[in-house]
Amino acid sequence: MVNKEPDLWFSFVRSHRALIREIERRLSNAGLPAYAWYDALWGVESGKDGTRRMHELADALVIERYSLTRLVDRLEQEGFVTRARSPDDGRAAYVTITDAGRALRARMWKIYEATVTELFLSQFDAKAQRDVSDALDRAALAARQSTQ
Amino acid sequence: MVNKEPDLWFSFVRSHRALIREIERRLSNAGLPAYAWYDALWGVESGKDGTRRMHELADALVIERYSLTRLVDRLEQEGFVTRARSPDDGRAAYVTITDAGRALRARMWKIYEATVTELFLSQFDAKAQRDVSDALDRAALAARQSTQ
DNA sequence: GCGATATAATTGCGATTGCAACTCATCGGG
DNA sequence: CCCGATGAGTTGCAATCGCAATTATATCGC
Repeated sequence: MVNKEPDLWFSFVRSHRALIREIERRLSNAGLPAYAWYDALWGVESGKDGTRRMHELADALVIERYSLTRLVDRLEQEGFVTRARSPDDGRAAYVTITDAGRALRARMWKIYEATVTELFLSQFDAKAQRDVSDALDRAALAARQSTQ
Repeated sequence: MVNKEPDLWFSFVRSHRALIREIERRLSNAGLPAYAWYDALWGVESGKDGTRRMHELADALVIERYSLTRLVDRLEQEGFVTRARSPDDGRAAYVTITDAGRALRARMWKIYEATVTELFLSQFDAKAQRDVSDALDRAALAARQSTQ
């Protein structure tokens, strides 16, 4: 009795690993930090005034809160972001990107964007990009609602 | 100057995290081990006589050798696989699934398959499944050749 | 107002990962 | 033959992650 794994899912998981691995390799070769840093920096920079609330950022990046806390710890230590607490809601914490953070993100972007375009996006035409993107968004939504 | 991240890549990464997170949650709720174990067990079980060489398995799973060594350590400790060295090539190591391993994989499969079908595969029609799967395979291949 | 509950962020600690080094074994000239 | 190069697998150690508390604040029902 063979339980053949659905091909599409299999391809999805394997291609994700291969692509992330290659992106990490190229970033590292260029003396740049890991992909996760890019992701977080972009999440912060794209907020109003380069600022985001912690939990909003964790949701956007789809990572756990405690992971974000420690990722931001490291970014703060290196001077790429600053932290501040809100006067309105004492529970809230805000993260703001610094100039050094913006500069780093821009340098990472060059390599990152080139790699994704070359290896991944080039495999899909414009219509496929929209359709697949929509389907993946629906899947992500379904997964998150289910977790709930 | 805004560097908008390509939507499809963004969706790809986020949906991957959301789906893996939900799969892990359901497996854990059912008292079953992590997704990585399923993957490794299936890789071993699907080989000839339920056996695979270590490096062959690492390649198939797209994980690093040292990760596999330690994953197999844990599976062996729990009695789900056995290890053997080859008499022909003294460098080679073989992993074989046990009955307990087969049983565990089958139990995990039920939950895992249902989750993937419900949340992920249902977002694609038959043709899309083939097309997207092919595109992702091409991307994975491109990434691996690039790493070289 | 006030206690119970919910939310936000963080942290202690054990498990897992990643890098670089290391051990053997085979292979390919000379 | 034998030496250097390559390949397979493993391991030490530091970095990172995941779970289960913990702290601090806000909100809701009465």
